[in-house]
Amino acid sequence: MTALRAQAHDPAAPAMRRLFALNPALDEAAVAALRVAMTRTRTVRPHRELMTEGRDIVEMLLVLDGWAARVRQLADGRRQIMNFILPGDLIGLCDYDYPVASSTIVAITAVTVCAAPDRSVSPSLERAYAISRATDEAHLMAQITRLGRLNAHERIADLLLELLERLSVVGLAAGGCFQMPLTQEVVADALGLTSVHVNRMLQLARRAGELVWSGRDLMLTAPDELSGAIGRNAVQVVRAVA
Amino acid sequence: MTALRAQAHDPAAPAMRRLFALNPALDEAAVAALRVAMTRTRTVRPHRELMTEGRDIVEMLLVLDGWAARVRQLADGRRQIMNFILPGDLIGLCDYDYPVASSTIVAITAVTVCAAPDRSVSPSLERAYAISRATDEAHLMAQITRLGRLNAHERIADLLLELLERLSVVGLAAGGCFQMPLTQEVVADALGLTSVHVNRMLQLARRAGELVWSGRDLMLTAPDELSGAIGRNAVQVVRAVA
DNA sequence: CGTCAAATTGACAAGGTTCAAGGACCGTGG
DNA sequence: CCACGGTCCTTGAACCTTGTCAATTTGACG
Repeated sequence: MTALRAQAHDPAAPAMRRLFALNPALDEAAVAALRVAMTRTRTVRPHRELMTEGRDIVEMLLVLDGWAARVRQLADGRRQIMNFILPGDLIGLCDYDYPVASSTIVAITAVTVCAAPDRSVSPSLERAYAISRATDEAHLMAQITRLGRLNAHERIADLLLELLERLSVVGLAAGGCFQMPLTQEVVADALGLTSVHVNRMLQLARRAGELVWSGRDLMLTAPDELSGAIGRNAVQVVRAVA
Repeated sequence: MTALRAQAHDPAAPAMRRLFALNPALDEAAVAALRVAMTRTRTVRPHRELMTEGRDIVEMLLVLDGWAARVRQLADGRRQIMNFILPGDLIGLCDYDYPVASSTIVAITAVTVCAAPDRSVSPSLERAYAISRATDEAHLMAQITRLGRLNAHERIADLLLELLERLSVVGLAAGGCFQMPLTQEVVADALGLTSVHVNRMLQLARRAGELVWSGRDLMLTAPDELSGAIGRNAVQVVRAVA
């Protein structure tokens, strides 16, 4: 509890935490470059775009605070959210010249970002970035499995568990609780459902005692149990090295 | 037609074509390394795994011939195919040490692969690999949109159009036609549907004159029109450079 | 000709959507 | 302090797309 509160005062902590989680061997050069980068921040308001599909990717960003979503909009207005972007996540990571964004990224809450240090700063930073990419990709595949083969109840549980895990890594969740800025409609757009149905399934989940969600406060009462019940398996992309 | 036939005799042609499509500026060093690599091939039988979820990734492969699928299997037997892997595609591309596979790759037809030359061979090859990764990622996002927001008819059309486009790049499709090795059940596992429903929708598509599919021969009668009708937009990850 | 996997069909059930309306919450301005 | 407006949540009933189960047919191949 005190640990959580202490962190809340340093807006850069979650991002730093995630990078260390990606590569515990992050070296001095990397940390120094990150600290410098984090002194120049920019904040984007809700609904504004951080990156636009079809446009050139001009900079690589590190999210310090707030939630965003990677979105694709169909011609007739249907909308699909690919994944959520949380503090510590990188945006526009790519290793070639003249890249074009293959999706739009839109701020859900106010989002604070800074330019991400170039990978050339240190091999340890480069490794962190590479692992970040692999993790993102694994999350995309988790999303595909959710949409393709899980029913509504399982989709919701699986997504909430993923968010809990990711927020835990950066110190923004503890004891199954975190601040949830998503509306039911946004959840629906991520899960390929309607907001009406998300609402109904949330009622059921509440009555089943699986979660408590009032206002922005969300608590999963028994994450491990729920995880087992829906047969979830967490993302892992690196072998533990001796 | 003669071009197609000529290619059929060189099993390495599709892969080489795709790499040139990814980076037209592929240099001599890259081509030489590829040619050497392609002399040592390995063939995997249908249903065998080319890579296994949770296991270390030990080598990077280039597919020369055949189709494979990136698959995730749930505890209760449900199966989701993330995407299909076609000639010219790379498997196990990643830029850090001790990577672990986040999904299983299983051969659908007999699949011939060779070890992919190391990226250090040439910057132009490295760029081709990087663009290949970005393209793969874009395809994963296309798959998410399909599963989340398209109905059964649209999903099938969109997937077939994607396959047509990708096979066209490597010279394995022309005039809307290609060899289709997938069973309806495999298509269903990719599209989050049941094989029964895929079958029904295919009947409709046939009766609507959208496609002809008998045996392995598949033809989309009016790809551009179909593409427009379902509001499809193709994958693009690099800006055209002057 | 027999065998096996794949495709096809029908009847029925279920999960999710649609449409429409009402209620709760929250910040704003008078 | 209260009224107002907007956004989000909640609920019901009818409807529709897709799934399930089970049987039959087709086609490739030895």
